[in-house]
Amino acid sequence: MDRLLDAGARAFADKGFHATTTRDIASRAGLSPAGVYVHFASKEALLHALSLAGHEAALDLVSRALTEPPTPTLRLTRLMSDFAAWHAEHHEVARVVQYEFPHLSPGHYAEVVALRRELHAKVQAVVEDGVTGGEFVVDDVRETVLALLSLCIDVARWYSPRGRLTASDIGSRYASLGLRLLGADRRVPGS
Amino acid sequence: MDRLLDAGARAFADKGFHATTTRDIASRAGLSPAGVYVHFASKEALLHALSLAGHEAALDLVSRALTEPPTPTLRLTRLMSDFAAWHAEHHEVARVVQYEFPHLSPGHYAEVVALRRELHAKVQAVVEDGVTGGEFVVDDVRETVLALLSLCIDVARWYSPRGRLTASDIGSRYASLGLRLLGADRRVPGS
DNA sequence: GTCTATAAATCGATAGAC
DNA sequence: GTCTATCGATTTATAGAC
Repeated sequence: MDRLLDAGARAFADKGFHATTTRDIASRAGLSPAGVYVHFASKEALLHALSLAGHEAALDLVSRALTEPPTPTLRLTRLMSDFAAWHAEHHEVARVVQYEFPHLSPGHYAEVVALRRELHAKVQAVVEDGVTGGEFVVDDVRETVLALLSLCIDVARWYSPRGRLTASDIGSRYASLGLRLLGADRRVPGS
Repeated sequence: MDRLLDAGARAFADKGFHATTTRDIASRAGLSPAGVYVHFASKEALLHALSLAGHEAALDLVSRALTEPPTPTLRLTRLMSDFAAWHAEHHEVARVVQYEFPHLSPGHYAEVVALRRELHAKVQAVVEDGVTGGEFVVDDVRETVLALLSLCIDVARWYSPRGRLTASDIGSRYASLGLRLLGADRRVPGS
């Protein structure tokens, strides 16, 4: 079960949902071609289980980052750091979460889209807090939220474990970039 | 031929390379199921033609943006504006360029990766110019270049023609966000 | 629960008429 | 150059033994 989820994540991340055969997944999990259907009714059901678990993990991470630190600046710093690092550290699941979920069945797709909207809304609320309190200075809140999440999400596209940067490196870099997008670092002008 | 390229771009952008059938492409182009093979030897050959044309268009756009304006700040402003808007305006081709090219055959893949490296190098050179001349203040040039391009590329993922923003809106927003990432707007501190 | 074997459907690509 | 018809291979999923 866990073995199949892991095999599915690696296969889908590597080749995409439709290019992955059930034989490939079974093989990665050390099972026979029919082994997938013992635990999942279909290939789509496996994608659904992966997408749901991945989105819930991401939403948990984001919720904690946005509530535990005491100020909007510290909350967004933590968000960018943890969310960017998550896309690197769990880049297989992250790729499924960000790029394969459109291949879900219509019902499962709608379910996942609701989780994604929830995540956006949580981030937007904290950015609005920061703007209201004067910690952030932005042209447009929605565009800024989109850009912040865009940066983190795109990590799943370009990240390679054989690259120059660790997940933790990426986290601290992206926290700094996020503060720039938020206009939260104006107290330390460069040059 | 042009009809097939257009049909292929829309189909691949909509459902991905492997989920697209040659019958689907032919149907979108108004041809019979065998119609694809009159102009292309295989489905992969069509993806190759699309990827190549798309990457060359992107590289042209970027090259002009990075040479026509007179200063690094104006060059990067133009780059972010045009490149982000391109990913919205041509989001079908852009999706193929950014997300489907890994499904090319190894030889064609290598050809496209070379074009992508060329694009990165051009951007990095201008950012380095701006840092040397004192127009930009960044922690790390490579990370900043990656983030700038990340922002533009991710537009192809989330953009919808039925959305709130036009391609031109996105261009001007992203130009402003890019200057923040570059530390190029420190002369106008907020609050 | 895992296997082997295979059914049923679909897909990429080709043959050959016009 | 476009069509109809179809081949051959592959894929998802199931049947049934162990």
